[in-house]
Amino acid sequence: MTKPIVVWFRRDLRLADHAALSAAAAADGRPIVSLFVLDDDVAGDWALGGASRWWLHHSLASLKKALVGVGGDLVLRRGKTRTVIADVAREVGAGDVYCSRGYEPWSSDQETDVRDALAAHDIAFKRFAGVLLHDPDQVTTQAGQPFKVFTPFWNAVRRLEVKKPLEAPKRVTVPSKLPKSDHLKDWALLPKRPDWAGGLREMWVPGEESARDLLAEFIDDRMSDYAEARDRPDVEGTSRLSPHLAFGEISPRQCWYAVKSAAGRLTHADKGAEVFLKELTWREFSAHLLHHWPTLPTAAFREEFAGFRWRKDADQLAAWQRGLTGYPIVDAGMRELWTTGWMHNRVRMIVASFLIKDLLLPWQEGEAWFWDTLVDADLANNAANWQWVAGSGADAAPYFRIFNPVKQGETFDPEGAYVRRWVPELARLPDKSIHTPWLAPQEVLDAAGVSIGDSYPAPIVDHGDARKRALAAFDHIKRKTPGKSRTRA
DNA sequence: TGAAATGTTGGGGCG
DNA sequence: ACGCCCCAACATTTC
Repeated sequence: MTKPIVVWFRRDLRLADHAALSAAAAADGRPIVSLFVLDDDVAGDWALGGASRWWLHHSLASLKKALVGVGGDLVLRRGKTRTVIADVAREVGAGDVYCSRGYEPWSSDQETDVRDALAAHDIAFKRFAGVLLHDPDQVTTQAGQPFKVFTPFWNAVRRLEVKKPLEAPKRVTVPSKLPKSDHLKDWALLPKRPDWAGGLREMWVPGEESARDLLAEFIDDRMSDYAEARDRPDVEGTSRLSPHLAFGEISPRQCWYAVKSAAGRLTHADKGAEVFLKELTWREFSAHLLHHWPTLPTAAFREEFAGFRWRKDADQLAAWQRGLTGYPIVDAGMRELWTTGWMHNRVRMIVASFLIKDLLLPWQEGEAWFWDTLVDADLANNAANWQWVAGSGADAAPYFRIFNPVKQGETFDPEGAYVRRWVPELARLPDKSIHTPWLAPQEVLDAAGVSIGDSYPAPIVDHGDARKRALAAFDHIKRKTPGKSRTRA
């Protein structure tokens, strides 16, 4: 039994806590062929966005280096998944192909496809868990149905045992002759003219090692304040693990286990730890929803939203995308996103509310923009969270919950440090005017070098009017079960 | 994981 | 000293 095992890497670009890789490494003396397939067609409309392609490039480079470090290597191939995997497996005379199970709408078909292609050549195919904390088919309500409301889901998940993560294999062996690999740079995942990735390079170090460091740093330095600090875009209160989780450079199990263990050890860390685990469970909840409702990224979950007439306004959409809405907190967020491939979670809610409620533009437009620009773009999180803000989701904010961008700014960025960082043309305004430049007296504007409508736009809508318009537009959408609370916990 | 509108209360200024 | 009014602060309701 020395036939090689092919380990097909997907969104699990790590060595530690990788069940498929560990199983292959534990199979006595059998060489391992680690393979990543770039399949441009599999995801349809959800082909990798620009920021994700940048991240993938560096994550693959990092994975290759890590594999080489333990005696292995990484084979890169571009093409149709089933064909590439079958070709590589036959080429090396593999007996088995292992992978982590995926939960995207196309994953199941894709895996069946691969299984069939391999079965024709008597090669076994085995899937392992590793992308989520728990199998979406195993976590159900008393009635055996998937959860549609977060709080009961959280109450179920928080009690489930999370096993100790697996160590990375100390050593893997490769076949004497490895199949040929594409060159990573030939995949052209990185932007050329224009190279817009400068801000990404400055902000991020993709890869497993960096993910592990971030988690440790979070537990040591930020976890105890996380419950409050995570809501403040002007301080570094979040873990920033999201892109690492999205590409599987770290597993949710590793995060859960480390945070839970640390909470018992550190004093006063329990509240922060619990809130973090809850956030991790939101990720899990979104993935479970997508698994059970594969149309989540395109169609409103609540059918009463199906016929809703969203506005069409290319100019306002462009103003939102570019961070030129005239509302400083919104513009700061959109520019942070464009520059770094990431946006603070509180600000994501604010900009989403603005697009959906103030501009009445379809949430799918925001979803598509985030998909292209976020380094942590994740189909389930993106779809579930946009639908949450829209009010059309499974367990969504009520339609009448409309964020006031001024009040949100003043509450969560009280000195305007976040706005000043990302909207530098407003930097010299006093705190009092930083979230309402259009209301500032002329002499204040002059002193700060701000000219409304010139150096910085006037608000593209009046929030008070926009709020009334949204309430009127959503008026006919009523809850079917008004007695039951459907708000998030 | 909102915010505005509306209602209530209680302290203090003032005739 | 008393009653009246104003209004800030807080609570409740509504969207």
